[in-house]
Amino acid sequence: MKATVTDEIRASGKRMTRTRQAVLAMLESTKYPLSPAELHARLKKQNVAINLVTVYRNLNALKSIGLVRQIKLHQEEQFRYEMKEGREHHHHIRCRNCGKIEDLLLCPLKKLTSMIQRETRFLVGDHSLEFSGWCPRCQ
Amino acid sequence: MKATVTDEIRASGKRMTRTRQAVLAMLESTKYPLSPAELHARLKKQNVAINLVTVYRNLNALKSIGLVRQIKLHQEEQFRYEMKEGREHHHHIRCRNCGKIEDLLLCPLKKLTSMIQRETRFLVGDHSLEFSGWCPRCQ
DNA sequence: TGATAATTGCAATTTGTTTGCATTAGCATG
DNA sequence: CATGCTAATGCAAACAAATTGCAATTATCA
Repeated sequence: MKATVTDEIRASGKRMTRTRQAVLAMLESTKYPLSPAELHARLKKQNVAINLVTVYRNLNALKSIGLVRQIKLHQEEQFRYEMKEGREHHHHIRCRNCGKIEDLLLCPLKKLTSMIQRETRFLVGDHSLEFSGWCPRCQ
Repeated sequence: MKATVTDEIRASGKRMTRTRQAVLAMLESTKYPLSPAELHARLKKQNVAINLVTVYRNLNALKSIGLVRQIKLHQEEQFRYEMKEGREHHHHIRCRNCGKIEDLLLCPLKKLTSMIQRETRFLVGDHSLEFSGWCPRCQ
């Protein structure tokens, strides 16, 4: 955990606790977005005792500071969370069979935004894009 | 309700009931994807007595036949449903303030699929794309 | 070091969705 | 048109994901 992350947390009036550090470390070391339950299970496997409710509260806190991004994948029932820090704008692809999730680093939509704003008169803030299909092992 | 829809339902071993007809009519007459609760409330307003559970079961049945599409919008907690029939492939934009949802008829992604397949080795089946921002009235 | 306010764990609640079961009602067939 | 099979329905209850209240704990800063 870099001092900068701790500073960001403190600057927002929040505190860096042992559990919060564990949640952050888990998010940083996982290369795909985690659901609260998954994150909780992985911490338990590392013998980090933490209540599931606390995982939820930490994820919400980190999201409100802007350190973490909350996403909902198509066809999934729960939210997932990933670190914002140091990650390029990206999207995801998910295997319909085994649920494997991978990042897609490309984004073809930047030029599209102004067109959509013109057509809909909405002010576009963000977009989410997700592909689904079958991963190499499940084909 | 066209005879063809009834036929499709019967062909799948299901039946066309009064409630199912009401659910279909509501989906057909609404120009944005409805959540089960919204659909139920709108039917109630038309004095159509139908249990919320029945709405769920009908939506699932219609989805399994392929008459209806289930989608989950980014940042929303519930599923939404829309008719597949007669609708072009499209995406959505949602107002972050009032929740208003509109269709986007364009899709810039058709040419992108083969590139993603090459890069990820996934077999791409579908994609979902959603924009969020502020609608004209909420800006 | 000590006070204050954020954080935690636990139990309970809320919201969205599904399931079990007895009753009702499509619809295919005679 | 009568009838039997089975899908569909309503109601209550069960589930799952996420949130909230409260008392106890603990990080932070003066």
